[in-house]
Amino acid sequence: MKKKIGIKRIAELSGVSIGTVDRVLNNRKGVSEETAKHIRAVIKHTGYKKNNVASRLKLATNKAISIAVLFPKEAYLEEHYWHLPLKGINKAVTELSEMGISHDLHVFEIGNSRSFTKESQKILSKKPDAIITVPFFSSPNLELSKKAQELKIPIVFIDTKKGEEIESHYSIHQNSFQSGKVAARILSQIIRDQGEYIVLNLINDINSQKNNRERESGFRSFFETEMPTLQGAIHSVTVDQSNIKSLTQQLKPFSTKKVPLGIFVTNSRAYLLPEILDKIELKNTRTIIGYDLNPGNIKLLEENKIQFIINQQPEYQGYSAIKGIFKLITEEVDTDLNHKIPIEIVVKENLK
Amino acid sequence: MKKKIGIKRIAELSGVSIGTVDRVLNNRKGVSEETAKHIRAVIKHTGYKKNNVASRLKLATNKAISIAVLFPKEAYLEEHYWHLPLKGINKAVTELSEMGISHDLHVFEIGNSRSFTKESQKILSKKPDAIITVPFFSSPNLELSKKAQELKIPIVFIDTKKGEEIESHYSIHQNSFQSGKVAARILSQIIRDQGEYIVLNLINDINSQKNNRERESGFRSFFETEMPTLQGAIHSVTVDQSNIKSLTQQLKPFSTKKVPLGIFVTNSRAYLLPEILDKIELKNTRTIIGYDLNPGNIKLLEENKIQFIINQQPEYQGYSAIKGIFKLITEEVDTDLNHKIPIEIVVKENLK
DNA sequence: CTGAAAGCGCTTACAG
DNA sequence: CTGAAAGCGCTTACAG
Repeated sequence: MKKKIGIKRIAELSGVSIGTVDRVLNNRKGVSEETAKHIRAVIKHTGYKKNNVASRLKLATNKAISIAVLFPKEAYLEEHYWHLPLKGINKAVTELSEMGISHDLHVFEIGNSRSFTKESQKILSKKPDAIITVPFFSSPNLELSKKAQELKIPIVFIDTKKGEEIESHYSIHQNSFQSGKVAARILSQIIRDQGEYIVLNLINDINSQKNNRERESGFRSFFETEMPTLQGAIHSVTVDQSNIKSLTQQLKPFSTKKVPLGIFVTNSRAYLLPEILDKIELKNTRTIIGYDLNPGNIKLLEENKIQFIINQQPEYQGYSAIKGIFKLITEEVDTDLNHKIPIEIVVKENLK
Repeated sequence: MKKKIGIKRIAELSGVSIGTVDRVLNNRKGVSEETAKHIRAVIKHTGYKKNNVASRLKLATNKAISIAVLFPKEAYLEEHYWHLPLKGINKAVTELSEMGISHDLHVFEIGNSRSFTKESQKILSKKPDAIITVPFFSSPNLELSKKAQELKIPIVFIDTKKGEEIESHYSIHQNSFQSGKVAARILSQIIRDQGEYIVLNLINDINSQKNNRERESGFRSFFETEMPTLQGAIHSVTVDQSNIKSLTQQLKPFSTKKVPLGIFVTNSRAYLLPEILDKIELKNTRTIIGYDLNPGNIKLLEENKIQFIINQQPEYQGYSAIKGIFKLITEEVDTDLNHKIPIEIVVKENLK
């Protein structure tokens, strides 16, 4: 292995001081275009690559990379879904702490878009090096994106796809449509043409509905292409999740049919279902597949009352966001920031 | 955030030079027990933690961590399974290259234990900082483990569990028994008590049989506890994988039964099956679950001829081994090196 | 516009 | 057994 060339060697080869080389490398002003061009040529020719460890050693003390995180306030609660991406963020920050990185958490209320806007402004006024948030509110969100862009602050949205098409932001989430296809694949193996399928949309707020719909489209798309004859057997039920009565009523008819039932719950509330099914004495053989490893779903998975969960790996999403931002800032490479999270299938036996 | 205390501050507080602090921190000799004790007390009291970035900056140039990898020679072949852990290793080494780490690959022939021994010796004579290999041959393996231990070289086995119980080695693999249970969970959802189950052990060499057996035990254990009445419906077929004739003969009887068939292939050769089943005109509804995303299995997954694959994430195994070794050497923490790989369930729709 | 020097926190000879 | 100085590769004032 030949000796690694550093900034010193570049300076020698270019006939300038290392200070000047540094200026060119970091696009600082105060170098004549002529020398700059020459130095760039040398850098290119030698294939020089900055040593980030050395670079961060100096910067870690003076200029740690600061990342603002804007999450629902539930992130504070141990057992809550929003705590998980935060956990991943903490893990990545810890791993990179010696390289100089820090974050601070700002929270908003899920039902209150103004709390989001207010915290957004606080964050922007601090001019962090990057922002991680979730795309809950469409217009306050757009606002934040725009301002971040003006200030040249990279912004990463995790968990779900942003509704609006804005450029120059990053996004880490699972492909909802594709995850619906995975659910369909699994249920179709089990139910085949022997029973009925229910797509259950348990809605609560406006924001998540888009996600639900995409999951349902994916689910239906699977049957269209892979088992077109079964389309008549797929029923959609959309109910407010607090309206147990209506849900009960809509499910009742299936219990008289006595056919196997495959139920796809398009959000994280699958754990609401078994109790209701028992109450209406629906005795059909049933397979339930839902999303997210929240305590309710985990419990029912362990009790064999839910059979499959699709996991979005929220912890990994937070982790990836930090790692990706660090790479973006230190190496100017953003490949890790537009990143589809694998669709993980969980049964009782591979729950960790 | 209060100012981070470094070696300099420890030196001040202890009334010694930083050189002496360094000696204590790195357990180098040449410090009187008295001062050492005092310095250790100060270190403990202040909660000082070494800055690895600074440490590696110095060491990266002089003393890169050297890791010897001993793999089957198939690791060179792009499409082969053994290439995957190597890919993960390369990825991790690249990520850590600035911190000073390098590896070199040694290969052996799968059918030839002497080639393994020969390369082991070469590796040991170079005194690498760590070794990564696979536990294929029991006695040459034991030999290597022992010698590495004598030389205080950490050794990490990936892919399968070591047969022998040796202490002071590390192991990164999937829990075979548990993965069998996952396979059983999936097939049992599909076949229920309506059909028959076949556990197919396609054996080739002696080494892998242990793994197969554990997978089968896990599979059977699931039925014992979760669906005890079905145990009569589980059949084991063990055939040399090159003996297609015998395999054909043993499967033939199932085609006359006309019941749904759930087939669990305990190794990576599930791709051999569909063609044979077609040949003997086995028309039963069938579900096949096997291991590993090799090109054959991927192709048949895409063609709907295999339904489920359990992935051992070989790339991630290699990646984890390097990251874990780095952490062990730089931070003296080995938590990442005895590490169970998640049991990943793959269908056509979540193939990446 | 450019250079020389000090410094990031740790490690390594070298001197005593 | 202990200390003072140089150095890892890059960055930052400061001086010119």
